[in-house]
Amino acid sequence: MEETAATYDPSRYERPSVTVDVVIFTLHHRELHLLLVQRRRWPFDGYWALPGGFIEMHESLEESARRELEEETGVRDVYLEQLYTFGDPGRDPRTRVISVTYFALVRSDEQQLRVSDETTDVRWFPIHAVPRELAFDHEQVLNYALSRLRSKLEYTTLAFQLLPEVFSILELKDIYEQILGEKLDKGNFYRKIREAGVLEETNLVREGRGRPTRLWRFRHDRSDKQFVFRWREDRGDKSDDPEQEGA
Amino acid sequence: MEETAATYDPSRYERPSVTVDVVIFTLHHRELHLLLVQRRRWPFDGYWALPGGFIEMHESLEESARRELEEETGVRDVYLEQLYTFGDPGRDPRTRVISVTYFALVRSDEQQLRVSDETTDVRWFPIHAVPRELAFDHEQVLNYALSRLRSKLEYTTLAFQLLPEVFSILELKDIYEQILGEKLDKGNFYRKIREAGVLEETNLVREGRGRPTRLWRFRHDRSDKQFVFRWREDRGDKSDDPEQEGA
DNA sequence: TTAGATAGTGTTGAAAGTACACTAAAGGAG
DNA sequence: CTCCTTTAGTGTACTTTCAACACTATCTAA
Repeated sequence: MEETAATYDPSRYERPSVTVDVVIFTLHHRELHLLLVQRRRWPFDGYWALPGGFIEMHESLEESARRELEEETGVRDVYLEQLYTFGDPGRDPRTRVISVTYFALVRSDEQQLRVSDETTDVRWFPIHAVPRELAFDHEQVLNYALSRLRSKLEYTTLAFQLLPEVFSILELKDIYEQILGEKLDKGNFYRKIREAGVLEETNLVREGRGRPTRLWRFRHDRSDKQFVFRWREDRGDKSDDPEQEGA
Repeated sequence: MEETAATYDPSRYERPSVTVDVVIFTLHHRELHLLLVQRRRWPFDGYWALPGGFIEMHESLEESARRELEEETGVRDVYLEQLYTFGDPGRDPRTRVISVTYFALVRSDEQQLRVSDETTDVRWFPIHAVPRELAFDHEQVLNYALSRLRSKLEYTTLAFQLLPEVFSILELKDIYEQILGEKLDKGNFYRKIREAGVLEETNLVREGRGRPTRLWRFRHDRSDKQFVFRWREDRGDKSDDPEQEGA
């Protein structure tokens, strides 16, 4: 018999659950930090985990990610992009769970954190001091997010998501250095960034110990197509498949 | 009350369905082709669609993609990587459906096609002659897959997935030209590809009208980390977000 | 006034990319 | 056999980009 709207019965199919999980980074005291929540319930009670949870039927995946992030941590107004979908059977002992993971950046760690009733703690961890064992396969998710962050830094304007409205070029260089983990040449950085035409000069300066620095603004006008400026060539992004990343 | 394995009840949550859909390309007569199935049932009956279907509880997402592809089209032994996950409410009129999409390449269009009981036809379409309207949001998925294909061609060894075991360097160049849609310089292509060290010479030649051509093999030994050779710089991949691609 | 600190520019040699002319090796027509 | 056509493959010179690093600029503090 032919199927129609009237005869279609979705409950025929056995269904997995769908969650979103968010890997969110910020920069604090010139160091990359990651936001984790400590789980209150089985499974993995007591373990630190990426914020996330089950999607609701009426919202898009991205909306789910924003809602879960805010519910579980209090953090909002973040830059968000989809990362990868993990769905191996057995990655969650409760039931079959498909996790759509998101990658997020936020400008500061100064938003008020809060715990939900699912968790006992929420905390920013310096990236070199995240707990050894995370819940579920979240270490794998984190590693993939890090490799994506480093890779995209080099050919997109992602780094601007970590800066305040106005900033100096050397602050921007500092972000690149922190995330890539290597020193960059000041002169070459200046030239590259200015030739890219992604910055707009303000008439502001910031005074300090030495020569005052000019402040710049990111040109959002040209970023409707999130345009690319590739400020150098070598991409670390050998593998596109997070299943192959180190665990 | 604290949740445990005994008290955990997954049926509390209202659940979406999860499908996989596969965008699969091949090269036929020097032109890129896409495999589509014609739907038999509501919704979108009569429309052409990407092969795919509901996942089963015991299999990984990639296994689902391979199974659905073979069940719906008969095609197997393909190169596969995850593309993006689409999950807007309303993208499927039946119920909330999360679609994990995969991107696939296959060496030839000579595998025997077959139709399943869900479909009335299966066919390879030249990429410039795919039907105007596809089922669901499959045009968006296709556009994203195309942009990903073009982009990854330039910094990975993806193109080798479209070639037979042995091939000539000019055949490889032809693939690049077909997919990127522009002419490439013969001499520069030779140099780039040979310096990359991704090819292994065979002692085979192929005779033809002019000077016989040497045949090469892809060096799989170096590709455990799917290594990169970036054969030129400019990436077309402005947007990483398929929601922004032209529909 | 000058030392120290931070900001920002210029220069030069090396490397890579591009265009295009050239040589090589086959078949086929006369 | 000769030479024209066809396809394969190499060489080279010009241009652009990259990378290292020396240099100049402008402030504070002593």
